[in-house]
Amino acid sequence: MATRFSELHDPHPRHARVSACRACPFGFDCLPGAMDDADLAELADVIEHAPPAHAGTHLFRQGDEFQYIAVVRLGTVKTYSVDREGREHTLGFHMPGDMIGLDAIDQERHPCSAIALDTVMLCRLPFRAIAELAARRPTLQHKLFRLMSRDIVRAAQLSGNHAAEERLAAFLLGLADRLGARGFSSTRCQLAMSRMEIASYLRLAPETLSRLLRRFQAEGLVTVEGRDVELRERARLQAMASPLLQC
Amino acid sequence: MATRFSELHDPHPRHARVSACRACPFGFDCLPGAMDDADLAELADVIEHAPPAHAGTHLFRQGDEFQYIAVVRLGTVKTYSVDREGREHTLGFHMPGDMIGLDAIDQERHPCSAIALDTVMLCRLPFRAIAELAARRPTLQHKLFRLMSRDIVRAAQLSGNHAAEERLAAFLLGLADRLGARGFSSTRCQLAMSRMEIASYLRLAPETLSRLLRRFQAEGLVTVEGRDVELRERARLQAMASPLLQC
DNA sequence: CGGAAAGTTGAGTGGGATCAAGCCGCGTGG
DNA sequence: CCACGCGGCTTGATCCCACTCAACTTTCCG
Repeated sequence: MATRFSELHDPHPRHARVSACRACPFGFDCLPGAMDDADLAELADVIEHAPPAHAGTHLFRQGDEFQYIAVVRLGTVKTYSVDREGREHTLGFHMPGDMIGLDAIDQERHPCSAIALDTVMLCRLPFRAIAELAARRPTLQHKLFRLMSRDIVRAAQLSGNHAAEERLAAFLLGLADRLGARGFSSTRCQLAMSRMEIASYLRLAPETLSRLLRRFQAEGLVTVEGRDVELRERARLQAMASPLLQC
Repeated sequence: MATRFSELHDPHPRHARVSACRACPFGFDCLPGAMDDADLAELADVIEHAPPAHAGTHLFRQGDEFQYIAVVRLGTVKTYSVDREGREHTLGFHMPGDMIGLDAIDQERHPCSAIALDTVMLCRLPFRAIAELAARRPTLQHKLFRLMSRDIVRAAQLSGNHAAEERLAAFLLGLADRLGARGFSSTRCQLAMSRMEIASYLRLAPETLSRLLRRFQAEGLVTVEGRDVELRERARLQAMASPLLQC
């Protein structure tokens, strides 16, 4: 049976990696090897463990003062912004190991809101403390630079001019790969987000997404049943998504 | 007569700001006040001044090894990526003071190419040296974090689901504001980029862009003649672009 | 159960793409 | 000097993908 990835606990009970805090089964953003034990020991002093947030709870809101970088420990977080017309734009979905809030450094205010899609646990890293620590720890500083750099690339990829089916294929594969990197199945999962949220992320109307998914299923690319998704033909999906890659 | 912004020289001959190098009339990305003289003195030791590049010259190419962050000193640079279908996606236009290459930190390869749209002068900042310097200079480190954060926000704004006319209005205003911040006219300019490049940036067909510009002109919003653009009704343009703001 | 929200499906529309000429500025060479 | 060609840009005609509107079904929760 499909597993709702956001409800799973540590998939690596036996080979737990060194991580930012004992409760995090993953390193920051799943980048391996860039953080050493000494960094982690010092990080432990400034990390705050936020209480669990249940689905629908805001972790921060657009316009809030920026104080913390957050690392998802458990669950799935959606970031989104609301424009002046009141339309919501989904910016991303974040799973354990992902950092959120890096976009708030410049203005010292969050340019987007973050909401828990299911039960979410977070670490909060006070930015001042992290920056100060990064100055003393080159590996940590470099890690932060890399994470921010990565966010730039990701946002740029999303902003490209690609057909709906290309974006959907890339989304499904990206999701699966990220799950795979976290030790879950990279072919089957249960989505934490609604159709509307996916549609908004992909710049599609919900109806269009529904039809696209149906077509993908008819073509044997995926099996979709509600929020359960199974990738059946990775190769063909990759072929569809390829225009989006090598950006 | 309209002034081609990219061919202008220092617009602040009398009140030249402290800047990263004597030849740069602007600080990094025009962020004021975040760099002190001591930082600049140390920066001067690692900065390399690249020879002028004329229009059409590549400053780096997608896939190139990442070594330098570049700061535009003069002229206009376009960054773009080519996907596997061979389609070109314009990522941004960069003018004096702008930093390029921050997206290459993560993979240590440039995810995009950069090309001079006219005569371009660059500073190159060896990333290793800058990172090392940033560790000793909190204001520099913070500046780098802010610049990267800003790039994330910008890319995210571009990736939003907005109508063509909203994106065009935002583009024109953004361009004008950036020129204004650099001391040029914020109502009249001569574009350094072609229609095709603008269209690619805005995810439009060149034909659609042409028609849109024509419509804007018919409505009295702008005056367009070839590459000369004049903003005539800032307020209405802002109203059109507003859905895109407050992201 | 019942009501509301989410999701799907169908019909029709429209915004922007595509295809195809034509125009214009400009450099080149006869 | 003009003829020519080329590329950038515009304009027109047509097409199609994705949106909108509307109805229906399913799921979720109280």
